Amino acid sequence: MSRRNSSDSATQGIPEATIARLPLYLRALYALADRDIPSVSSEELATAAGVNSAKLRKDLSHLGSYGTRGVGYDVDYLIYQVSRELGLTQDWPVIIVGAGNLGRALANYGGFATRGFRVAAMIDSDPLVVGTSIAGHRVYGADEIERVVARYGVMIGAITVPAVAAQAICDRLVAAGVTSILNFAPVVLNVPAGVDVRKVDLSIELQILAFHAQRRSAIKPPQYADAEVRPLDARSRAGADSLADASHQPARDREAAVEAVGT
Amino acid sequence: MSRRNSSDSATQGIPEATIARLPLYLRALYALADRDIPSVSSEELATAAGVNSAKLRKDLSHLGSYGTRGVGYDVDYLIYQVSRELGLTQDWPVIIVGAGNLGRALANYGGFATRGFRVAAMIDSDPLVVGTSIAGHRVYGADEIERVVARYGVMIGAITVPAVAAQAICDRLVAAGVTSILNFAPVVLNVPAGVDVRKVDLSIELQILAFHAQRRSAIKPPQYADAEVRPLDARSRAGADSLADASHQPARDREAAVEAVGT
DNA sequence: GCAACTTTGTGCATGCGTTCACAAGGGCGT
DNA sequence: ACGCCCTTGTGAACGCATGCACAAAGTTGC
Repeated sequence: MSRRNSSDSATQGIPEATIARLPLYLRALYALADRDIPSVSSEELATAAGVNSAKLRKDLSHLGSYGTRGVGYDVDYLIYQVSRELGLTQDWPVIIVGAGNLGRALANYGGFATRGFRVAAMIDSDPLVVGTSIAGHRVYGADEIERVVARYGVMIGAITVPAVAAQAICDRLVAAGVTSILNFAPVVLNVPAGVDVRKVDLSIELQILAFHAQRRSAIKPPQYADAEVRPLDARSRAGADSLADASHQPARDREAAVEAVGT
Repeated sequence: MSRRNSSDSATQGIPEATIARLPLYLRALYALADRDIPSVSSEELATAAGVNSAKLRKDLSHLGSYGTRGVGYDVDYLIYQVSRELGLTQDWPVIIVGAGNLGRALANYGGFATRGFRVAAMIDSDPLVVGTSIAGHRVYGADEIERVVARYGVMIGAITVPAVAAQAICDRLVAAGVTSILNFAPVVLNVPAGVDVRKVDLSIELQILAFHAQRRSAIKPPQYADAEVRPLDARSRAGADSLADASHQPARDREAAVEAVGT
């Protein structure tokens, strides 16, 4: 389905796989800059980013020749070039729909506000949440989606609502003018051509892990056998978790520290 | 058990890309089962999962021949086969380290508890959170990681702590016997061979979206130019900040978030 | 100023993943 | 029972990504 129309090829031919790694490099570069390291070799940067050095060099070569042979890359200069390529030299206003735990995690995300993105507004349908502030951002009602998008010129929207509500929210975002959507709800969103959707599904990653774990324990009988692998109070778990997503968990968030949120 | 009709020893040879899509198919299949649809063609299932039908058939063919030509696939049977392949016919106890918003979102995740996974315990270092319950799960202190892992036979761990703390937590999980790690912290984790790490990074997906958005608007000048992007202040109306307020966050958190940014 | 050293940038081969197109196989109507 | 029709399963071609290995290019030391 992903036919590439000619207009795509008209733009610079940076492979998608490379684009997906640029943020990784950027993160590693910022870490180096924080430690006041002025220059870095492809080998070092590759290690810091968790990739192969040949791959790193090839990736960077798609942006241009920004290194110095015999020396390496200037950290600040490369940060600028990569940022520019990713379009992070401007601030992108983002609308977060769904002020549940996931939406809050996103709003609290450190790297969010500081480099390239700004929370334009948060949206939630729960009257108890609307009007409150989360991480310094006011929460608006769902009926204000269109107004917020128009007012701030929002092009990117994050959907962190329960699965059943996701498509409706998506439709409204698109109708309002949002052209890039980050979807956390476990459903396949239907969007018109020209709208870009990326999905993040926590359970999918978990299931992939389970597959490998199963394979590993099938081949090698677990030597954890010594430990009594007996659920201790199996009884506790009971009850009511149901819910399709974490979106509406208002009340008792003791919000302590933790913050992992951000991460 | 399982003589695994495995004349197709291909069990070993299932491509990684296929594994990554199986959870997608599973989700679509469950949706069909909920609607009491007994059978489905590759075309329909592919549409529901958001992929190409040829790809779907090739993927499924790696598990075996579970379809009926001229008819399609039996939904329940295929659910069983895919689940078995992913290792979801057993319950995997998972330890969640970091009870921030992200950890809570994970704990509350519907698909988590219902199909194949069980929260063995949540861990947090904040004394205010330890001892409380989140989504029915007791929160333990960080010093109990080893005990929890051994007692429940945990093999999968999710790390939702700030970036600075992630590697230390990872080391402890691995030392305790965890062999599969789902990392939400924006750092590259260093693990010994034999340990499987998958990462989920919210900001990376966002940056990829930004890249495409930038390209789009570079080609087509945005007509949102008219709207003045002037933030309306989000301070008023403080009213109920009963939850999730940034105001309660200890200084340590903010610091951590900033650090996370750096990396 | 020259030679030796270091590191980038890249041509090329290899392997993996996707897609096409069709033969194989099973159900259904007559 | 037979042949038509439908959908699966897969061989084969294609395209993309990865990694190797090396030439190009710049720096450092003498």
